[in-house]
Amino acid sequence: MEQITENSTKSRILDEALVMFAENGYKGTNLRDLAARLDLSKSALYKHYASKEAIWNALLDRMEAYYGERFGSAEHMPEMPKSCEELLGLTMKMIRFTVYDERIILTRKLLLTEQFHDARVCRLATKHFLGGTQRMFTAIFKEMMADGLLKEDNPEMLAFLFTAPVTSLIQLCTREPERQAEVMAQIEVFVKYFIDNYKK
Amino acid sequence: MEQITENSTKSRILDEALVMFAENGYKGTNLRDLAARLDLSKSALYKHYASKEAIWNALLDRMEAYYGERFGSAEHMPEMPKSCEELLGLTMKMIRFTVYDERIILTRKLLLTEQFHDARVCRLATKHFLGGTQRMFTAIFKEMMADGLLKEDNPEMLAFLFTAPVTSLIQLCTREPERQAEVMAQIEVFVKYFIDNYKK
DNA sequence: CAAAAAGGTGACCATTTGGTCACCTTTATT
DNA sequence: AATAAAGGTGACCAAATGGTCACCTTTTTG
Repeated sequence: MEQITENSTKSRILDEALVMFAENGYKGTNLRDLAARLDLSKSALYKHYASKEAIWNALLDRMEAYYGERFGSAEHMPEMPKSCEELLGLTMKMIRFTVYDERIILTRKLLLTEQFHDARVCRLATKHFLGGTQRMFTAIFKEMMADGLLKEDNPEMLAFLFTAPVTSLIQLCTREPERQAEVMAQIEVFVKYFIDNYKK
Repeated sequence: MEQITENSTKSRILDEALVMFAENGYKGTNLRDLAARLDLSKSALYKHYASKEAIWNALLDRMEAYYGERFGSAEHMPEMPKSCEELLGLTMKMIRFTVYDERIILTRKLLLTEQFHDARVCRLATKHFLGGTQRMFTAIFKEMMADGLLKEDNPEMLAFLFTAPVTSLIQLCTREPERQAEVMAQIEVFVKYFIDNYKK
């Protein structure tokens, strides 16, 4: 049966489609350019996907699967930090990854620009910008409170208080990448301030 | 000289353009539909604006002017709250306005969907989602600290801690309007929690 | 009032764009 | 080796779209 292996034409199409959809939006992307970038003729695309929409849907399928395995299951939790210093390190590492990884940057752009035009993107956007990370940090904070590392408080609220500002600044980074360094510094200041404020 | 008065055709075009650009993006908006919605022929549009881009730019001009008079000058500051209860009331009133006003909803959508395609939108987005409100609340918090209503702290950091989560939830409201009621409740919980935490 | 400016219309044009088709080449499959 | 399936190509099509033009009507203005 058909399998979308790494580096198959099918997946190369999705890779490039992600770039173009993220940069120019769904309507702003045309199949001629997409084909050209892959050194293919336009009609060759149709041997792999039935339509532009089919490419779009396949791309969302892949993104959804990625989020499923990353945020959906309990297995994919990071190791629990054993101190506030470790929490700081872990957090900054995750943020750096999210901010610098080209694929995730493109995903974020796509989610932002198409969130009002597609119901699945809408759902994914909420997961990406709010639900996913918040759930993760709720678990972390809950355990750290139980271990006496953080002050007792509502872990869910705390996770939101922590997650939302970081998300805002990451979005700023995505919007104005030339300010990346400056904003990353801001993020670190915030994270330190936050942990300092809630550590026992 | 030409003046864009309220309800002139020129401004009606911009009104409808805002709706369509916000809903379908720049590329997703076509002049035939725009004209039809205004009960005009397409060629009539060209008597008022030289091109699609000219309409777009005029719309951004108007948005920019709006932000200029609303967040740019010191005059447009709300009256300073004289108690934490007043702060709560004032804040919730502002948030409700922002969340429910159709024009602002459309503006927010436009900023989100076009932030990566246009430098001016990029600038405006940062002002809207971060800079503008943060500056305002920095001023408010600073004064309230001086008046002994809030704990001493870095007012700018506090404004950010306050502003960013609210902005996140407002974006959620914009993305999933069917959850508006639920999210507004969340916002109120957050605002109360925040004020409670920092009041003296 | 006459002239001109402003506002409006429908027909038309060129370009872009998603999609199809007949045909070719390479790679399995029996 | 014969056949079929998969992958690829260029020419072509129809629809959509930004923009132009000649022409008409209403409103301003000297």
